[in-house]
Amino acid sequence: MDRPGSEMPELPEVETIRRGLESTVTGATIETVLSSPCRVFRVPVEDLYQLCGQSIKGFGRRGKFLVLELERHYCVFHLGMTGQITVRDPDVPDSERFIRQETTGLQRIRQHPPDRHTHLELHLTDGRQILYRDIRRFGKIHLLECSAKALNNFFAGLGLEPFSGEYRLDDFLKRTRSRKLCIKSLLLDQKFVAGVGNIYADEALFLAGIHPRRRVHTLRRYEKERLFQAIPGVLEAGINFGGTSLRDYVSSDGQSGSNQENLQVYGRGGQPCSRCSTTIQKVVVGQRGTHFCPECQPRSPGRRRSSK
DNA sequence: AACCTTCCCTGATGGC
DNA sequence: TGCCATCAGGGAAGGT
Repeated sequence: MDRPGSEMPELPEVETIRRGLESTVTGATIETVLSSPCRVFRVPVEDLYQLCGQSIKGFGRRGKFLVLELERHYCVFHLGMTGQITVRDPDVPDSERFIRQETTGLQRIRQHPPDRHTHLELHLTDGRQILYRDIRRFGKIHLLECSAKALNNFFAGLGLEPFSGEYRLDDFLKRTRSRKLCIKSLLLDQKFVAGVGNIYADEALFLAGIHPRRRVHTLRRYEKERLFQAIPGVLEAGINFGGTSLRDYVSSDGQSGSNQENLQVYGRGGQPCSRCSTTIQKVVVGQRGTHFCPECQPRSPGRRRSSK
């Protein structure tokens, strides 16, 4: 039976965190910064002390990157595999409790005090704290000067942004040209479409009825169109369910999402497909665990579906 | 240019 | 009980 691995924060999880932070700490002012020497910091640690005294203008997102917008800087976070950003409120009791669920694994619930995996603490003048915690330290924190040019430059190599005006079919198709790798691998490439990771790549391929090992140049145009539609579809569902929590992901108030209950193939190897009851398979594609239904996602071009 | 492999890192897990 | 090998994987870096 397939056992879900530790999931990475993908676009829906980062967007859920962004919305939570925006609604709770926008307008607050950073008073002090505490950090431990750690490879997640992509700036000299002493530069982070420049954040002191700056107020929080808001929070942005590009792909899987979260942008803390300050008066004079952009602080850009990538959560890697196990990054968590939570707000700790002194008026709310801490929880040290862990819960273990069959489908969701180990999760920390509600707010918690800093521990040995907490690498950055932003203490606000109102007494609250923004905590960055990252067990495996695959995350990254960058500091940029507060200008549109610096931000555009930083994100210059990133692919199409789902839900934005730049997410257009003609550009999507152009980016698939002369590519011979597996479609699953292309979906994980952030230079193609930004924000898609292992979970939502598998889900989008299932929704589009495309086998993950299909080579990009063998895809029919109607299959690419279905994939173009499926990507924002599964991402939107993920956002609506508050993200997917399999192990480490929590939103900014420390809560789990519920999209894991909504997943059709990811983490469901050995279980029957919801559409046709065929057993979901788990294989490795491009060094990544990959889940699919062999009936709904055939190796040769799928039959064109009627639009309704 | 495109593609592939290796590496980073910790905690959960299973075998003995 | 505990020790050790194995696995998970986003993205940077290096090789072909």
